This record gives sequence, structure tokens and C-alpha cells, in this order.
Amino acid sequence: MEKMGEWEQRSLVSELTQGREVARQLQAHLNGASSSSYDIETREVLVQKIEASYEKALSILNCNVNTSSASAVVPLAPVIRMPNSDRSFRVSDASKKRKAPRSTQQVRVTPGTALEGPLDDGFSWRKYGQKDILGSRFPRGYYRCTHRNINGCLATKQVQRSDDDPTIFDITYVGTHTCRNVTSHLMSEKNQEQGPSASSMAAVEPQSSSSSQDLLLNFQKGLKVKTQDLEDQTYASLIPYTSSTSNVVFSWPSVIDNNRNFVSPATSGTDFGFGTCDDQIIQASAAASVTSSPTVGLDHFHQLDGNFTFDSNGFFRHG
DNA sequence: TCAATTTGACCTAA
DNA sequence: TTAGGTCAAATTGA
Repeated sequence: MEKMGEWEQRSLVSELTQGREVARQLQAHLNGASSSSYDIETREVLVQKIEASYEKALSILNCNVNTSSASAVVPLAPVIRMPNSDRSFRVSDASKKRKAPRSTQQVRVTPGTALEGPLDDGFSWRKYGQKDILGSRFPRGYYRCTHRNINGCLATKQVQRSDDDPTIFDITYVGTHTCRNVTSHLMSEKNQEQGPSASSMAAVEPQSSSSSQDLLLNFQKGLKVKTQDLEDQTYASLIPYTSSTSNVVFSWPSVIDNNRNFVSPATSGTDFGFGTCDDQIIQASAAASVTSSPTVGLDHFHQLDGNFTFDSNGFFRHG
């Protein structure tokens, strides 16, 4: 919290204050000792309000501190922060070496339901390195665009698990894809030829009328979705806001473009227009289950039955 | 056989 | 000098 932005700080105080007020109301209700159905209902509402306040506060803290305590609670809404609003992550250390446009996504995965297949954000990535980072418990994985040699695409990304909260991955995109159209075209062809591929992001070819909710449901069912261009989207419009109720089924950080394509931020990824969005950080959550690959990237999502663990590198492992 | 991943060595900016 | 980033040979898996 040491570098928490003023806005976040105010929001945090506001949420906590609100929670305290509601708690007092609840206390007053309890002191009333009435047990009519109306009062019970009211108490439940108050409890939900308190929970919501806490969770919002934790979301804010999560974004700024990544405390392990906060990690136990899945943030209910994606938090979008603009550049320079806070400490970023250690990836900021890397920025001193590169001038290419970069943006960071902070992605949380939480075990719960099953997903199948690797995350696919519309681009194919190849891992070219892994490095232990000073002060980090987990190594950082380095990925570059598969079409680097063919199209000279210089886009790269770095994936690192958060120390404080192993369910959070910091994904930093560096540079922009110059192979966008080619890739999308290839993907489209591939999907048409093979149908849903195990190597593609779990998602469904978006129905023209599908809502984000539908997509989320489809996602949860392990269906496949083809991702395509997400060019020129803004984060605000890309991030589906998740409900602040405890019934959120899915909140995997994702983007949904105008075509309602579902995109997930891990291994392969649409560039989200990152070239114009330096250091923007998005934190989203997966209340529903998610898995990650045994590598630094979330390359392969495996069906989870809840018995997964983290391997020595801090990645999910089944068993 | 080919493509992807791993990993130790090397390069380079701070 | 050091740590982050990249290279490339070896390894692995489909």
C-alpha cells in the first residue's frame, strides 16, 4: 500500500467505512433480537453488503499489494488502473531495458471449475526462455510470437507468477504484433478444418447474439471459442464487469471485442491494442475454476478436479 | 520428423 | 558488476 494511489486509497477508505456502517446496522438489528422473517432477510442483506464492501476493499488492496490474505478472496470486479497509479510489479524493472511499448496484465486464477485447453488470445507464442528473477520466488517465462521468423513479428510477452499471491500472474506484453491478420486468418482456417482444437483457447465461436454471460457459461462448459482480432479496443470496453455477488460464475480476465469474441490473457494472446496502452494493468479474477500450465505461461489448461497443487515452480499441477 | 520446450551460456543496459 | 533478456543446442512429445 506504500504507493497506493490517492484514488485507490479513497476508494478503500470509502469501502471500509461503508462496511463498518453496515456492520453497525447489523449489530443494531441483532440487538433488536427480533427473528421475524423480514428481519432475517434484512440481516442477510446487511451481511451481503458487508461482504461486498470487504471484497471491494480487498480488490483494491490486491491490485496494489497482492497480499496473500487478500488472495483468499476472489475480487469481484476487475480493477483497471492507469499508468503510474501505483507500484506495478517487478516487471517494471525490465522496463529499464526496453523502450518498446509494453503493458502488464495481472491475472488471477482460482481453482474451482474446469477448463480445458490452453488459453489462447489469438496469437501463438513460443517460449524462448525462463529466468529466475531476483527477489521472486517464481521464474519468469519469456515468450515470443511464433511468427517472428516468418513475419518478423517482434511481439513478446513475459509471464510471471506473483510472489504474494500465486494465483496471480503478471503478464507483460512487449511490442505489438505485426502478424495479427495472418495469425487470425490461420486460426480461422485451422478452426474450420479441425473444429475446436485442444490447443486452442477454450471458447466458442461467438454467436452473433451471445452475451458475455453466454460466453462465460460456454467457457465454463469447456467449449471452444475462436479468438480473432481485438484490434483497437479499449480496456474499459474489453473487460466484462463481473457481478459483485457471490454467485459470480466466471471472471477469468478476458476481453470481449465488438464481435463478442472471448479472449483470455495467458499463453497466446491478442495484443489488446497494447501498443497504445503502456503499463496499463488489469486485474481480473476467476471465481470459477481455472488452471494453468505447468510452465510459466498458462499454456495448457487441464481439466481440474480440485486436486491440483502447485509444483516446485509454483505452477498448478494436477494431483 | 518436426515443432515446442528446457536450460545453460551469453549479451547488454543500468 | 549485476540482473534481466535473449540465444541456441539439447531434449521432449506428438
